[in-house]
Amino acid sequence: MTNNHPTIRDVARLAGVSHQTVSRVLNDVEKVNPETREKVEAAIAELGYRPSAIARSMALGETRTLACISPNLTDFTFASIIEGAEQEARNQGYFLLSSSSGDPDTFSDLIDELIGHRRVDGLIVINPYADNRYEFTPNDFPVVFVGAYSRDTSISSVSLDDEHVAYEAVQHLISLGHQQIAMITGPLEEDCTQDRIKGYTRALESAGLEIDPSMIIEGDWSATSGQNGLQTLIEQNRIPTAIFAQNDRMAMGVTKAARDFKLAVPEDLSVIGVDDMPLSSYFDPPLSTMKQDMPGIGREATQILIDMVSKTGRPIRQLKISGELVVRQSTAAVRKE
Amino acid sequence: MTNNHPTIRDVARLAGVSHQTVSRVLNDVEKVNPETREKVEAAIAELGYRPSAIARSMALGETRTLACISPNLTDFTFASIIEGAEQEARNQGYFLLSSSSGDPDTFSDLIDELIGHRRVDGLIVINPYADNRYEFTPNDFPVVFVGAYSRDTSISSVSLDDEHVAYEAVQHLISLGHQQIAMITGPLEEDCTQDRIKGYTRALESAGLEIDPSMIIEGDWSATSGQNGLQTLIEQNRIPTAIFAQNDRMAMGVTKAARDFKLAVPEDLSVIGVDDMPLSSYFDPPLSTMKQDMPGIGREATQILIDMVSKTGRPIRQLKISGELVVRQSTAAVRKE
DNA sequence: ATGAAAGCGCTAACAT
DNA sequence: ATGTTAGCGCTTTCAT
Repeated sequence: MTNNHPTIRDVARLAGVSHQTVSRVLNDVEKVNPETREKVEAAIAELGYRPSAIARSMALGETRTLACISPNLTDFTFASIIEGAEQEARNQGYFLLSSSSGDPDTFSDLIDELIGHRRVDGLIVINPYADNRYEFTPNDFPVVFVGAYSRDTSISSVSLDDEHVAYEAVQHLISLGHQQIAMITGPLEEDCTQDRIKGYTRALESAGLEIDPSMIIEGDWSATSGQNGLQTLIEQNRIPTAIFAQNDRMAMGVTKAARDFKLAVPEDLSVIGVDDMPLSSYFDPPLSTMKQDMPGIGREATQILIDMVSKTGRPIRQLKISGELVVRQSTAAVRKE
Repeated sequence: MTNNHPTIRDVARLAGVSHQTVSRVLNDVEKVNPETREKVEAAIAELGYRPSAIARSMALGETRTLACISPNLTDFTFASIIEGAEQEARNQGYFLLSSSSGDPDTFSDLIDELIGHRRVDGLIVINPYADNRYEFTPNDFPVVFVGAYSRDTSISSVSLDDEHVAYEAVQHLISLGHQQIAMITGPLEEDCTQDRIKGYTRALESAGLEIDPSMIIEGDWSATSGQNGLQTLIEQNRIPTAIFAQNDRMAMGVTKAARDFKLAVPEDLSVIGVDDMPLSSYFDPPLSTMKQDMPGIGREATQILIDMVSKTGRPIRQLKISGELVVRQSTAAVRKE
């Protein structure tokens, strides 16, 4: 980079004022004589002057940049959160640096680069409990967790109300008359998975249905794991009339397995997921699901983070967002036999 | 942010050396006495000192940050490019700031914020020809275009070899005996769309088949537009035996429309797309497609950009990446009547 | 091999 | 209302 950008002093010289006056015009704080302002603005325009963000950061001690660390950038759920966060950040005059970190090692490297070297003012961590990465977040620095709420109330977080979402999904199946309702979960070590299991359990219990542990199959959020899940159930000869998959991808895998085993969806098997992925409605059959407002979650998280960064009080907030039932054609009333 | 981080001078004081010596140790450039180095390193460890990236940027005149502007962050294709770019950037000691810009206005705002205010050293623009945003990129600044190659050879770019990819997709259909091959395109004003049309045309021509303009329907990359596309063809009673959709989403829309109209895929209609989206193989039927290495494209673009940023020569490069045919079950030999 | 001085481009504090 | 001085935390000369 050639470095012949005009500086604030170049502007000052051309306008015949001190560089400080230029700074005042730029930040239009403190009164400045209208005539002087005009001269300065003319000089700015003539030189095409733009203040250096770096120098500003240097003087102010803030970078006006936030970071978001996500397990990856391509998962639609994560990408939607990031997109919402990025929009909100920019609306508030911040930039968002998003990085993916597959494992705890690169995560702690990132923390060092971003926070240790003071490259950003605040941090959003998506899916903090997928591994033990939450242990690596510094606690004297503004951080918001997204995707699972923290049991530790000293940490800000925004998450889906996982228990409630699962409850509603299962409730939907129950209302259709289903009594054998299986579930494909996410990885059992994730809080999100556990909360959805709670919602499932609560829904069954409040309908007076028994919980059959063999109807609960662990998956890993991937379509393949959903496919394997149904296969496992079938091999064990435990065929439910409905399946609650803890996300849409696994629901799609379940549907594929059902096709392979000549089980008709929804006639033989109702399937419901969580997320409302973009192509859910193009699936065969179009997938019933619990829609979540991921960009909204990203925006909320950013809002809270900026509050923490700018206000000295560091207001800790924990937000839970609700989902919304979307009934398509993958769920139907149980067939009376 | 409380600002009581130790500085290079704190370290110097504790180690009993000048702050300059500390700087030397940090950048281990120039010889420094092993004993002194040890003292300094001890002081660094004791204070938990980490150099400020901002101050470093200030002194060096470079931010070690790149930006990537994309129409959105959630589209799998874009997200994959960004993820590849982010990884490559970090491998090379850079950070990547990714922003979405739906329209040319926010695009030029972004350019001003990022480049005008010198927040980044280089820029990647995804899908520069979707609207006229490429007009807003400064030409005295390192930029790489991704997603469509520039006709202007003074601009670096990395893109899919769109013509070749389309050629191969259509060639696959032809090799299955199809002669009525329709196409659902992207927006006609995008170069990428035009190049794929060229590939389609060339494939048909080299097989001695006629081009029927009414078999070419404009879409907008969305699944819905694919669905509408087939519907239009059917309403006009121009039913092809195969369809080349210029991306997977539209191919999925086509498949849905086919279902609605009781056309069996692939028995009545073969469908092929481009991209190989994650769920393509879970679709019913699993979708044949042209797989593209999007993260690879992102990495290449970043590599070229970093070369431009660091080397003074600004080596302009234009790269075209090939796709790979993935045959699943949505394409089959034409039914002899 | 190490130190001292100057400067990167801004803002804040204190003059006037 | 405007100018002067100092300083943010580094690196790059230039001395020693």
